[in-house]
Amino acid sequence: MMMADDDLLALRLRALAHPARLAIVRALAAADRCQCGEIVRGLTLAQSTVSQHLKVLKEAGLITGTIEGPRSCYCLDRETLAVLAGQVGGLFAALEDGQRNPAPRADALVSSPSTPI
Amino acid sequence: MMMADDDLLALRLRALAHPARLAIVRALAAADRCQCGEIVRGLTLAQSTVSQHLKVLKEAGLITGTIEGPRSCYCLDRETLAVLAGQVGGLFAALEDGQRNPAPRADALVSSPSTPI
DNA sequence: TGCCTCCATCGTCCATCGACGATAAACGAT
DNA sequence: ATCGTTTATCGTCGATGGACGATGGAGGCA
Repeated sequence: MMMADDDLLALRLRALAHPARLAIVRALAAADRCQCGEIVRGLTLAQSTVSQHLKVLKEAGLITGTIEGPRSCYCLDRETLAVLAGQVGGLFAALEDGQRNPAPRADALVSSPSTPI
Repeated sequence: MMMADDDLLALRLRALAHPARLAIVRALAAADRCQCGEIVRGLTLAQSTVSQHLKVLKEAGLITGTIEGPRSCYCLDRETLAVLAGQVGGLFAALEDGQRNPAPRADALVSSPSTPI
């Protein structure tokens, strides 16, 4: 498959980047228990739509799903979410080797009066 | 505008959820200096495309842009990114009041033999 | 066996995204 | 005043996303 790091990161961020999927993740975080039907009843969305959102989250590795008899149970993959949070945090802390938090290059900002866009 | 919290969070996540925009953010994190032209030369994308990506990041509040004479300079909004990272982290730590990291509800998982989907 | 519930998948429709080239606007330099 | 450079915006096009209803399969129960 050859998926670049940033492609995977982008995939996971995109999976989170929808209000309905955020609601699903929050529900799973609060309950740690799953039950697809409960999620559907909590969301005012069609069952098929919720199922698709769950699929997106599952394919991104953010949740796991198990079949339990007649119903499906979903759980957060807290470890993947923790890694994701760390990656987002690493975006602005940056420069993992060498100095961290480099001082702003003042010389880049003094040449002419600058106005906010 | 009445933007719900999750809508704003989703907007910011969606802004990050693209390899090109991740590359832009990384470049800004590494250099702390901006120059639209440099970003364009680093990306193998058309200048208009990069400009659109910068616009998305700016509208999400993840970067700031200033006009400096004939050119534009972009910088990371590290504070917003930090808040974002915290929000992602809060998704799996959840339950901000009451106990944190609740024990898994074992009873939800023992009713029948479960198989991974 | 037959029904009912639960859920995943399919097909469709409309909206948005991502890419590009072309154009316009702002500015410095000649 | 004009030209070249730099960047933002517009218009377009194909691809993808998100919503839905309909369908189908798996499993529990009468």
